[in-house]
Amino acid sequence: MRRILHIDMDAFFASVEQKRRPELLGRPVVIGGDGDPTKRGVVSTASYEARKFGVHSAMPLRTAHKLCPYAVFLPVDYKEYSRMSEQIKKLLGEFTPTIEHAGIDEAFFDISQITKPSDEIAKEIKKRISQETGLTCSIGIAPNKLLAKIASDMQKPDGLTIITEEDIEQRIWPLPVRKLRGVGPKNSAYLEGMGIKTIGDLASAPLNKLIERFGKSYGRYLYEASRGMNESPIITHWEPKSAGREITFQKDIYDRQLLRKILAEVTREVVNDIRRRGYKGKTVTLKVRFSDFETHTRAKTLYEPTDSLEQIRRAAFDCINRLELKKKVRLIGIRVSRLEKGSPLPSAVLDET
DNA sequence: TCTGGGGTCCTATAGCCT
DNA sequence: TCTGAGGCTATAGGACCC
Repeated sequence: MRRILHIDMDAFFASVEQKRRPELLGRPVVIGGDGDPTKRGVVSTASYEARKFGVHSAMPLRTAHKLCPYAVFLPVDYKEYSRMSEQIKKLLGEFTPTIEHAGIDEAFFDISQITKPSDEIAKEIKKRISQETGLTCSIGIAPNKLLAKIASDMQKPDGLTIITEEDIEQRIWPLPVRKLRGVGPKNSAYLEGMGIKTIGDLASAPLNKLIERFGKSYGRYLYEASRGMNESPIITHWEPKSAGREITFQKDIYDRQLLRKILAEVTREVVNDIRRRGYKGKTVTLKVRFSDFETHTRAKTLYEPTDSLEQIRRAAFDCINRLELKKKVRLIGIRVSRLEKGSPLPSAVLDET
């Protein structure tokens, strides 16, 4: 039986800010956008003090500001959080090399080979993280990634939850389906329409019915996940599949010339990014979101992978020419996919052509 | 008056080829 | 030559995750 541990840093961005600015301790802190709650942007992380007011991730900053006007609003400082994340992950690497970095503030790892009780391992990790960073985390331990992730979420902050196969009926089945990874707002609403509210309800749905409603792949996933079955491996290394940039404007834009100018700029940023990381891409996808949130994409696949600004920009303009820009635009973005490893270029060459 | 930005993965459809 | 079935690829859109 595998033993998988999932670790999730508590209110990570907000905690890092409170750590480096102790005067923020105990105060509601909201991290998001450029830190100005009167501008467009959403909440990345809210401190537990702010959550009491109903502020949560993905909420528009303006809404958070209304709910909690006296909160401290701060911009996202990815550099600092990444630095802290690296430090924590390096520390975790001392326990086992089999680590999956699942985002900036969480990780999975396989502790099957460590000959110590699960709770001892978890307590040791918590202690080390606290000593070295002053931050707290929540840990879940279970026979697979799916359950470990659910477990880490069951007690927060500074929690430790261990789930075994025997616990599934008692502790997992009463939870709302939304707690399953891959079940978001759309699918949970649809499931509710089928009379399925909890994971236990889902577990009593026949496989053929789920496949009929959700397709082969997702239907089977739901069937197995509701029973706590999940064999996903720990992925220690992966290559990026695409790279892109998108910008939401502070005010929607109608001026086509201006849009083209911005498109050229974001394309340059994306090309610089893939070059710096040593990739070439084959498919260029343009994304345009209109003021009514209607979103369209246009893609162009090139004959061979490239990192040439000239070629990628031409593809991007080819795409925008195929879209009818009859409404104001709120977002424009460009993504290069089907990446292949080329050779990294020295930064001096980055801005050429 | 709202609804980010970085991604991944899945599905449907259409065109092309055998 | 006609008709279909399948496979493959490109494209467009959408759900979801952190």
